[in-house]
Order: sequence, then structure tokens, then C-alpha cells
Amino acid sequence: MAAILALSYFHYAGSVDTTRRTISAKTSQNHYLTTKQTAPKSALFSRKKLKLPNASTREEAILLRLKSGFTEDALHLFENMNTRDPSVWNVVIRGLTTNGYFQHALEVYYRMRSEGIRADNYTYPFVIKACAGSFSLVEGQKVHSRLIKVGFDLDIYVCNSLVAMYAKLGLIGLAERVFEEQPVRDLVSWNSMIRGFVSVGEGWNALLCFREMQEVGLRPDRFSIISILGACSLECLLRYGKEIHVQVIRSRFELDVMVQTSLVDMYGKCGRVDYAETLFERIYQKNIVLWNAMIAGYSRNGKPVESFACLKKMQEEDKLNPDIITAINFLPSCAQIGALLQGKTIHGFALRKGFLPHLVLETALVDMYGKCGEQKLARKVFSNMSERNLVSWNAMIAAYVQNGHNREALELFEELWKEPLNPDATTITSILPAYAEVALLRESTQIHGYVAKLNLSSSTFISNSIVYMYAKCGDLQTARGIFDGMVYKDVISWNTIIMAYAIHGFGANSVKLFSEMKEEGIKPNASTFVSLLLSCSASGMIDEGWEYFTSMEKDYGIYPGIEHYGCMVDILGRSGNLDLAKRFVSEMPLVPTARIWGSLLAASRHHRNIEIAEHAAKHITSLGHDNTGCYVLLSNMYAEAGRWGDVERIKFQMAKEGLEKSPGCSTVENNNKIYKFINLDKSHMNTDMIYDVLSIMSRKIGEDIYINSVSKLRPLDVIRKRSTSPEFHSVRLAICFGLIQVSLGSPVFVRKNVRICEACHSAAKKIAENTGREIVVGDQKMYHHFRNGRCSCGDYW
DNA sequence: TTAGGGTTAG
Repeated sequence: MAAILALSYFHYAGSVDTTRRTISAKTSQNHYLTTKQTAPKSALFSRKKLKLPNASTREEAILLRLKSGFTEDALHLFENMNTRDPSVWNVVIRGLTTNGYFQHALEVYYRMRSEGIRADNYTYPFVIKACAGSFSLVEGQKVHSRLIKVGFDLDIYVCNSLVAMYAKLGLIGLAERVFEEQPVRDLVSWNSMIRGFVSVGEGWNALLCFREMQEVGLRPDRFSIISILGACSLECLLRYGKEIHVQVIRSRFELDVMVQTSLVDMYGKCGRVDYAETLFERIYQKNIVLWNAMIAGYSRNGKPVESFACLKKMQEEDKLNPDIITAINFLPSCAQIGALLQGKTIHGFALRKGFLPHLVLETALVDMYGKCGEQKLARKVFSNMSERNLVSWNAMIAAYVQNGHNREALELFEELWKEPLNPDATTITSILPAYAEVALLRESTQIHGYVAKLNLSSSTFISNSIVYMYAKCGDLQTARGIFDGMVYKDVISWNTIIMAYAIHGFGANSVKLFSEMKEEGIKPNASTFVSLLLSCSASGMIDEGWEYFTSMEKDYGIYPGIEHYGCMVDILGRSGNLDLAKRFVSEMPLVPTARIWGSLLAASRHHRNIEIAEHAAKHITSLGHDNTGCYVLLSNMYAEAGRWGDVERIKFQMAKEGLEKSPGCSTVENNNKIYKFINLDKSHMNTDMIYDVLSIMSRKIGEDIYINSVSKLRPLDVIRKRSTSPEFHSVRLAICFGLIQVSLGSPVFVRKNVRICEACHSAAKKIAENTGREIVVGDQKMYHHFRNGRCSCGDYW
């Protein structure tokens, strides 16, 4: 309800304001940089009738106009002066800078100099501010060299302005140098330096500077307090923030709304939104900035409903209109609960109000659309952005990965390399799951190299993703090596390595690791048991599976979730007791999902129980998911049972639903190249040799088949028949190619896009036995390690 | 007549 009411403003909040960007376009090409300098006090070229107090001199008249925001009138008076004192130039430069017309201020400064007027210690602080405001380091350094030449570099006002300028430009080293070298420092100097550290994210340096300032005997003022609260937020120092709060209560700043806003913000950022809320409620006169800080506090602390209610109260109680910051702060709340409608409403509102283009707002929209499952809308916003930074790219990459569009994510990541931007820890965190899903070892090794180059290998979070990525790519050994080398392992690290062994069918290792994990004092969580139960399922450890399942609640107080039940259906299915599995599904306390019925279907297929398979399939199709896999499995069962009428019926149903069986395809990686094979493939340059090896292998394993590798002219019906026969399945061609190409001693590594069929599984075991080679086949579900005539999956998959 | 300030995306 609160959400709906809160949105009413966004629906009806007026039309697009077309006038507000006039100046920003003139003052800077960068719309983001101009957000603070837009909405100037007047439009430069407005011809409003002035109603100002009488001025005794022309200079005073200019000053009055500039102070009232009538910039153009002031300039008009200035241009029509016959003689201009140096002080008039200063008044104009100051007025333009204060009103946000930084470029104009610099133009007047250069004109002043060209007319032979000496800029003085009153001129330079505003010229420096104009350089900072227009984000021009070149101009800033030019002005800096000039004032050294004319000897103003010792003036305290000039030095303080320089410190602020360099900090604003992100050059904290230069700011520090000016600060260190200035002969006299006052409270403003220290505040500028502290603020500078906070603005570049160096909270600890800000805190050290603050302490030093107090040690030299200076008492903090409201500016110092505001900045240091920012430092506490950066470093998440709740205790220190509270100490500052106590100082504030004892000081004269208790009722200062900016200080109060900084406190609300600090508590929100330090994870204590409850403290922020208590303080917020006590503040009598709330302005938009304070409301925005509170909305952000709720958003970032996972309280989207409270954030919605806060927005509603802001509009109803204080009759305040949301601004750009409100929209930016509010979007994460929409993202958290997948409130697409509300998110879209804000988007529409921002368009109507002329808030767009705006880098931060657009990035927040990309993030919101991505989290609401709308990666296409996210891409639309991203593609239309006139300016993008690394955060925007990261948001878009994450939007693709979160929605399972891993290929698109990787393509975008490739594009990012062409930009003058360097991927950071967030980029890597977002993209690693995409590498894991696409599972190409060569690419994964490359990204691992990049992670090392960025010195991110020490991050537990990133290392966990890398361990998983290698396991998914089939390289269990490297995954284990990285896990063993991790300095700090958290519960996710252990879950990941247990899962790694599960997907490779080495359940005994998973169980051993679980014991080690407990010995290390790591408490298992719900995900640990998913990994463990999957291991038991993949390795046929039926009794152990039951034990872990029952101990979850009994020993660890963890209630089994839908995924745990899914694993149990797999385990029961594997045991062959299909009636028990069916009963387990019907009696489970959670509503069975397509995945649960899918497990029962797979078990029925394995044990050739058509009746239960049909029962499971009926439930899967009623759930309206992508049923391709289910239909294919059922169709194969009917074919095996010779029920051709049912096979045709399924084929018809699939056509009716527009579904198509994905063609089987296998790949082999060798010497950094990927070789792809489809069923009956004859496109490879070594086709003859591959088919010869296949012929030899088939004979050796007792599958006497007729192969004429050179004959490509066959009757169509023979080709059709052959295309369904397993002897020429892509996985066998890939294995034979691997046997020829991959050096002895290394396993033949094949990946398959769908599950390996029974005949090929059996053939792979025998080929491994006959050749003495290790063959690894990664299919849609898991990895099969074929060694000495046996498979790690124990013939159940 | 001059300098420093609160809310902004993963």
C-alpha cells in the first residue's frame, strides 16, 4: 500500500522542464560534472525585470545582481563600464564562480590579464574554484604556476583553495603537498585536507588528519564534524561515529541540520538504520537531503518497504518533491523486491522531469532492470547512455549474468577492454560466474591470470569464484590447488570445494572435506548440505545421504529447503526404489518444483519405469517451464519400449509448443583451440583418421559397425537412420579426435551440450579401458571421469 | 570583498 501511494507523486509530478539544461551545456560538456552547477540561480540570458535595492556605485550594482542570480544583467553592466577597477573584475569572477559559471569565470580571468589588470589574492581563490568546478586540471596547474610566479602561493586563502581543488580533481597527493608546504594552516586548511581524504575514499587518512588537527590545538567545527562522519562511514567505524555523535550532543552543532544529516547517513552506512531512524524522527525540520539520506539508509540495509513508506511520508507530511537523488536512492529498493512497475514509474518520472541523461541515475536504472529480470530494458538504458563509467559497465555485465545471459556478459566484457577503463574487483566478481557457466578452460585460465595481475587473488570472495570456475571447466586439480593455497577460507570456500568434487562424482572426497571443515571450526550452512547431498547422489552414497539429510535439522538446526529435497529425490531414485521416491515427493512439506519432478523423471528413465515417468512428466508440463528436456527423455523411453505412436505424439506436442530438440554437440580443447563435433560430423580436416580410429575402437569394444569413412554419398534414409544411432554420436568422434591429438599422459577432455547417452557412456568406459587413457566427459549435469573401464558417476547420472 | 559543507549507482 505504501509503495503504491509513494508512487503517486512519480505519476503526476508535472511535465518535462526544458529550460534547466541551457547553462550546463555551455559550462561543460560533461553532464555529470555539471549536476552541481546546473540549476543556477538564474538563466544566464534571462531578461527578467529587476527589483533590487538601490546601489550607490556601478560596482555595487553588479555585486547585487550577481548575488541575486541576475548574472546576465550583471555582465551587461560590467561590459558597459568605461573604466574598471581591479575590484570589479574580482566581483564578476567571484559572482560567476559562485553561480556555477566556471568556464565564464575563467574567461573573465584571462580577459582581465590580457587587459593588464593584476589578479590578486582575492582573485585567485575564485579562479582556483572555477578550475575545480570545471574539472580542468590543465587550467588549475596553469593558474598554480602563475600564482607561484607572482608570489601568491604563500597566501592562506590561496593555499586552502588549492588543497580543495586538487582534492576535488582526485589528486590527493598534490593536495597533501600544498597542505604540507603551506607556511600557516588554519581550521579551513585542516578541514579542506580532511574533506579531501574523504572525497577520495581515504577514510583512515582523514581520521589521522582529524586527530592531528586536534593535537595542534584546533577545535573541530561543523565542517570538520561533517567530514569526519563521512570518514566513519567509509571505514564503517560505528563506535567512532557514536563518539562523534556524543561530541555533537555536547556541542553547539546538535541542531545543525547538515550535521544531523551526516549522522543519519553515517548510521545508515554503518549498518545501524535503527539508530538513523531514531535520530531522524527527532529532527523537527526535515529537508529533502535528510529525507534522501533516510531513504538511502533503508535501501542499503535491506528495508525496501520502509524505504517506500519513507518516500510517501516525505511527500505527504513535508510536501516535498522527489529529486534526482531521491530517485537514485529509491531504485535499489525496487531492485531488492523486484518491483518492476515501481522502477519503471521512476524511470518515466525521471524522463518527464528532465533528470535524464544522468550517469548515476541511468546506472541505477540498469541495475534495477537487471535485478528485476529485465536485462533487455537494462541494455536499452545502457546503450542510450551518452556517458558511461566503470560502474555502468559493471552494472550491465551483472545484469546479464544475473539473468543467465552468460555469452552476452562475456561479449560485453570483451568490449570493455576496448574502452579506456580498467576492470576492477567488482567487474571480476560479476564476470567469474559467467566463465564458470560457459566453462571454457582456456578463457578461464586467462581471466585467472588477470585476477593475479590485479592482485585480487587474496580476496576470499574472488578465489571462491575461481575455484568453482575451474571445477566447472573440468580442471578439478587446479581448483583444489587454489583452494589449498587460500589463506583465509570461509564457509563458502568449503562449500565450493565440496561442490567441486560433487560435480566430478568424487563423493568420498566431499565427505572427507566436510569432516576437515568441521575440524577447522567452520559451521556448515544450508548450502554446505546441498553440496554434500549432491556428492552423495553423484557417488551413489545412499545411506550417507539419508544420514546427512536427517542430521541437518537434528544436529545443525537447518531446515531442509527445496534444493535439499531435490537431492534426496536423486538419491532415492538412484537406489532404484522408485515408489519410495514417488511417495517422498508427494509427502514432502514443500511444493515440488519442476526440478524435483525432473529428478523423478530421470530416475524413472534410468530404471525404465514408464508409468512413474509419465506421472512426473505430467507434473512438469503442467508447471509451464521449458519442457524440451522432459519431452526428449520421455520420447526416448517410448522409443526404447517400441511405443512409436507415443513417440510421434510427443513429437507433435513439441512442434505444437514450438520446441526443438537441441542437436547434440561435443567439443575438445587442444593447444588452446576448440574443436567442435556434431553427430555424424565429417567436416573436420582429419575426418578419415577420426573415423578409422572410431572403427578400430568400435571393433575393440565389441560394437561391430560398418564405417566407410570416405564414402560421402549415401542414401538419405541410411543417413537418417545413422543419425539416431549412437555409434556416430558427437561425443565418440570427439573422443577419437582427442585420442589422436592429445599427448599421451594427459586425459582426453570432452564437453557435451546435453547429457551423455547410455550407449556412449558404456562405450567411453570400454575405450578408456582398452586404450589405458583417462577420458573426461563433461555433460549438462556433471563430469564423468572414465578410467580403467569405470566411471566416477558409478553409472548413474 | 577572498577559502572548506550534508544525500548519488555494483
